[in-house]
Amino acid sequence: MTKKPARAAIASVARAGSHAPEAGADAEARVSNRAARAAERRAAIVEAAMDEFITRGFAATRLDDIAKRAGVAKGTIYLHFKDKESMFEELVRIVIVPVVTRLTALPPPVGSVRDLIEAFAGNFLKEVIGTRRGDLVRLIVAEGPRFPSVADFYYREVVSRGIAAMRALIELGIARGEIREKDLARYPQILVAPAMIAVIWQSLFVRHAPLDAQDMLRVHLDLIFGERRTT
Amino acid sequence: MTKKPARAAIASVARAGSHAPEAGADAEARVSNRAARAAERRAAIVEAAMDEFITRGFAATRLDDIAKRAGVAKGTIYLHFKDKESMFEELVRIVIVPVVTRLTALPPPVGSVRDLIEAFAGNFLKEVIGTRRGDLVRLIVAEGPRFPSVADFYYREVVSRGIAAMRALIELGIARGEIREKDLARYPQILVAPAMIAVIWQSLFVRHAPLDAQDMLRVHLDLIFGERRTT
Amino acid sequence: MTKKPARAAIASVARAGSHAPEAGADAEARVSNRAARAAERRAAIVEAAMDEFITRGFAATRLDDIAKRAGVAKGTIYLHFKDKESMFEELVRIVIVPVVTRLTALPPPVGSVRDLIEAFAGNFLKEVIGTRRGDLVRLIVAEGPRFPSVADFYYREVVSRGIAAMRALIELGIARGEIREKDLARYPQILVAPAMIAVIWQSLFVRHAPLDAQDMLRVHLDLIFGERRTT
Amino acid sequence: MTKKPARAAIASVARAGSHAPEAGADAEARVSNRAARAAERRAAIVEAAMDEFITRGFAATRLDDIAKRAGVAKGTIYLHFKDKESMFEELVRIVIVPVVTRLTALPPPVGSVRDLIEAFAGNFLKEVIGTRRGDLVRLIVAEGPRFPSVADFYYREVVSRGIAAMRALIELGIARGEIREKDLARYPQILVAPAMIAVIWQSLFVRHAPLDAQDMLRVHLDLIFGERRTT
DNA sequence: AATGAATGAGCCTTCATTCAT
DNA sequence: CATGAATGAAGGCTCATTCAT
Repeated sequence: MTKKPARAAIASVARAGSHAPEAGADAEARVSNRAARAAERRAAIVEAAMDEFITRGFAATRLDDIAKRAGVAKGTIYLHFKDKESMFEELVRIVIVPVVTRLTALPPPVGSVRDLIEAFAGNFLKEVIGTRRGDLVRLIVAEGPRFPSVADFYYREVVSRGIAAMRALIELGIARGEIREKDLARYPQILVAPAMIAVIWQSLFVRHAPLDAQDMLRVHLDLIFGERRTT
Repeated sequence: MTKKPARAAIASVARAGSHAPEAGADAEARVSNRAARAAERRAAIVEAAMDEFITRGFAATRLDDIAKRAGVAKGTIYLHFKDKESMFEELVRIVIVPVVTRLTALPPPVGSVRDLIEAFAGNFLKEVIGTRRGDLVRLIVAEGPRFPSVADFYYREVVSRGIAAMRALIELGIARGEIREKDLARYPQILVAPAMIAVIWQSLFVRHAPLDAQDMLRVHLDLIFGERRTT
Repeated sequence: MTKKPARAAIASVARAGSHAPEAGADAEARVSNRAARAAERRAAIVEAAMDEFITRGFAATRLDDIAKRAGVAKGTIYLHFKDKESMFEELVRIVIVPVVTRLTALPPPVGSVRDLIEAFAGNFLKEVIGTRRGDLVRLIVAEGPRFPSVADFYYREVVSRGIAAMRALIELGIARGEIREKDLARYPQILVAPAMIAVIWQSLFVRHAPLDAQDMLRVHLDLIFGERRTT
Repeated sequence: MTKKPARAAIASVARAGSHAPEAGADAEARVSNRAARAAERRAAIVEAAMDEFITRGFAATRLDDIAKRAGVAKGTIYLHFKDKESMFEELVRIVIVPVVTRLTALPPPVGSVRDLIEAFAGNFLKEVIGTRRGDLVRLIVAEGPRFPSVADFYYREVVSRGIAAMRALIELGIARGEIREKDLARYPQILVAPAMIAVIWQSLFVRHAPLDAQDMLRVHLDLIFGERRTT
């Protein structure tokens, strides 16, 4: 299973918010032990819930299954989340925040704009397309209309930031003469569109026709930057 | 509401299969009356179900609500559909088939490839983006993984055909020298991607930021065909 | 199918109660035609309903299935019977009455009592055990508690008469010295018990162990009359 | 009502399978308390279901009514039984098994065969005829054809064993010269038939004519063993 | 804190009954 | 008379939520 690392990662995030009492060493140890276990449990629930929601959608997911998968009792879920709906809403936040955090801590912008964007695309390819995170995108597309708060959050934290970042890069590319099409800066969505399509394609149509996302993205960048001279 | 035309269209489709007896005018009237009423009811159910499924997703949709919205009793639904699942599956077919039929009956390919594609895009803009049909696309993306038969159908009837048609156009464009990027023929998805993004954007993010889909598509075509000299 | 004769027989019974108008020959023919067809329909319904009730029991039988089996529309049933319950009640009457009638028109009591009873048993063997009529007995046992009127009717028309007839025969046998056990006259049920057991056995346990009802009944009569000297 | 003892008996059976931890008295008390409560609930459901099924038959019985009668919520039933059908099937097992167990633990075969059989009959009279257990027999006769597994179970556990036991007794009786009719060993059903008839009679016709089952069985045994000299 | 048995509202589906044609 | 589409009450089953232990 590839779950352990992910779980651990999330657990560390969950733990981040916990308090660190300064009492006696014993008490402290006990407490932090408890807190640690609670955090682990919470992380396990988050992990399990994510998997279930992605697989079945919000409405068709049973708390029973989440509990079983997380290895906790059903009641335990209610110690961490108010109810199913708010669990879903928090979940999306919990899973997305670290992703955004990592992406925000970008490598310093060295090299050509195309290099930057290719680095980006490579990351996206590896970390999103065809992974559980890609399914999360599809989940948000699926449930967004029924969970405005989720759509809001996703727009605010991911979409608007991503669009802004892409726009900045495009403008830089235009300024540097790498990109000819000036209007592209008005629609960074065009830059991102094939990547999104790749995400959706992997979820729905791999069975019918596999898609070489990496190659497709390369072609798309050729379109924008002009064909690359093979170095 | 945009319902009236859709409903009428569907009703006429449903009616298409009915027989037109040549017996006495009375009998004919009676029969066609009944058949017509049945078709109307069926159309109303299809209409209502579509709305509910789009609004709430499959699992969260109640047959009770569909019945209420369609103005029929709950039991009536079961005169037309075996159960909720097959209703959903048939629904997608029922709504998509006429669209495909219409698109297949294409205008004769005159003019430049760009003109053709712009005509296409214009149609898509008017008939899909921001309409209930666009929501249907989102619904399929959302429920596809849980309804393989729906995903299969959609891939077979819409996606694969659309990809093939786009590829043919792209190849024509390359042959005619309208399109420079030769690799584009391998990924017609790139041509379509911004349109799909527009569909999803309208469903999820219009509230946050409106998107001028028409203009965006124009920019995208500029990218592919080179900037249009303003005539 | 062995249904046709039974159906015809019942139909004639059903017809018995119909009125014979004396109007013009034409009208009369038309009317009696109609009446005949109505009677046929009714008979078909009775036949079909019996089969279904026997197979599935009262509650699990669907009027839809009865109608289909009888070759009529569901609504037609309501032209002949008030509702499902009274249909069931009437049905039992309709099917049982001719049986009782036939049995009442007994052959003249000639020969030994044992001969008489053996004739009886032979009849029962042929006409009840392992036949649909046997299943009807099981049906009455099954539904009796929920249909007191059916149990009442069955007791009055079949059980009490049968018991009385058996008692008369037993008393005759005692008087003639064929039967030694005088107390048997107080419990004619003992005489009938193995035959009833055979009926039930055929319905429930033939699969597990076949039962030679004829031989068993012979042994039982040997018990009552003493072993028969093989003539 | 005769429910209390039966309920208690069943509860004790259900409890039999529970573990008796040797840990702290507290924990033990708690656990056994819970287990006991669960067993009680289960017993109450069994009890209530039995009553309802006997009164209304399988199809006409509502789980709602069972729940109400058992004093539990509808959902609770599903903690103990998979669904209505398997509840019915298990029920028959649950109620019959202890009876069979008790009967299998027979009194040592002392005295004449007639005495043995009379003891048997006495038991049957007291414990089956006219009791809820008798009604259960009628229920099995009624629903057997629709529940082959029930009929199978009943044949295997009760009928075939009973027949075998009776046959052994009859053969003993023949060997000892108590029974004259040698063929009886081939049809132990004859020995049992009046008892079964008494069971059914009590369910259906007591209202119309009471039946002194004990006296009838005595007469039947006189028939088989010869009249008893009054001691 | 953690558990999981118990609850009961809610939903899909069936089917007896009605009634316009 | 006959039909069968339409109805809607009723019932089996699920599952989010609660709470005693």
